[in-house]
Amino acid sequence: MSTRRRPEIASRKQPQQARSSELVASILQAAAQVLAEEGAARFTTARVAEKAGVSVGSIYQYFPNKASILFRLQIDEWMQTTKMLRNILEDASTPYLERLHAVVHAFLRSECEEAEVRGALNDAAPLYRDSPEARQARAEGDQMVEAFMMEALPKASAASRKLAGDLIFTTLSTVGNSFSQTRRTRAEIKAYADTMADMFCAYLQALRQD
Amino acid sequence: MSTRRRPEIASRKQPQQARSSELVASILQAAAQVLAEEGAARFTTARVAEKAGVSVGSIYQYFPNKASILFRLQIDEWMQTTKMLRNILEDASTPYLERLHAVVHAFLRSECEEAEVRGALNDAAPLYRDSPEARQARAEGDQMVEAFMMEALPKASAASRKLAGDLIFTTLSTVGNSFSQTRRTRAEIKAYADTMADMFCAYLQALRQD
DNA sequence: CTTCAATGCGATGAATTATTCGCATATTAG
DNA sequence: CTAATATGCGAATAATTCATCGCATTGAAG
Repeated sequence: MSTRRRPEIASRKQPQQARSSELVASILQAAAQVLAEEGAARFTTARVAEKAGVSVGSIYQYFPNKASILFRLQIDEWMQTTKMLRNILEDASTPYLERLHAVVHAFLRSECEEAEVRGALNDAAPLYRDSPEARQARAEGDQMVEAFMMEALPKASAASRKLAGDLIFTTLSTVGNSFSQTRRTRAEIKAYADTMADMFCAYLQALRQD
Repeated sequence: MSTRRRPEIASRKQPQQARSSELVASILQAAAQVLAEEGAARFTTARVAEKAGVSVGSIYQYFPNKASILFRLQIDEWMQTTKMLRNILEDASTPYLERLHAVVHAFLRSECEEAEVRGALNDAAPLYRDSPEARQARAEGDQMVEAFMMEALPKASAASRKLAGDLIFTTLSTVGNSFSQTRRTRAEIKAYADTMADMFCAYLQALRQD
């Protein structure tokens, strides 16, 4: 919608020696700091280099462009979050409504904990969101959702199950993000998560009765 | 979170002669076109001026900076949308669940109709979102929601009513936006709106039974 | 008609930025 | 030890952008 030029986002080369691995790590760490402290608009290669204590040139040894740094940060966040949600969702020993409840709580908590970086990553999204890598990452999440919905609504048609799953997890993601844009107390997070979980549960139960 | 510098956003001066009113109108129209066709990242004063057939200098006669143009577009959209939703929500002659259903449909439809501009405005949000004017515009929406929720959940506590209202309308807004970022057919819009309305209705009915 | 303010113009300044490239240094292999 | 390769550097480049200012034009008032 917004970014016309498709930026190359794949990693330029792999670090081979120990020092270069550390370099990449320090770049990523500095990038997250710059993003959180200065915001997406002031996220520049120069500032990242300075905070990391390396030169701009070094950044371009391992990242083909600025967007790829942001993309890497986003992917790391996604992988971490996906892993956490998967652990909860796939635990067959607890009832599915309870798992859904737990997922909502865990997601909102984690979203609020890293609100600064995530908010800024969101602002920077136009720089990487259309890349094929990003699409694929989202597709993997969909698969997890489908598995859960299969359990929650076994009798529903495939189409309506997909719609319901889409809606629930899009809501979790977008509303969670919007929620975390304001500073929140523990109690607020809990109250909002309860509310959201209630809505999802009411919805799933209503669907089961048709 | 993201933008550190608070841009001045208020209008610079009011057009007094007829030609200057037309000028402002043509700037805004051109701005919407540039935004839709080129995206937020390529939204520049120069491009707006060219598309409007005026000079950059003229733009700065009536807009103190770039952000104020975007902000004006956003405000116009908000006012239009708010008005539409208010008309539906305040129609006391139809049951509240039906009104909610209608609101969801109307919102998703309008969101998809102007997806290009709205998507780009979203990408540009960091430029204007923290302004006091934007805050106030959001506050007015909240009031409308409160009135509706008062009718839907008259017996609930003020706190839980506020939470539920927040959740429902934040969901409508953020999920609607996310939904419109992909090109949609009429049928898809209808199906998704039905799904979302069902979720809201199931939730409200569940809350009524406590 | 004359005068003056409002309007409109667009070249220009000032600042910022992403990315490259030639060179210096460090590491490893043989 | 020596050669070859990997790594790191940062000044320089090229591009883009916002916003201003002095000057020209237009409209209105007297």
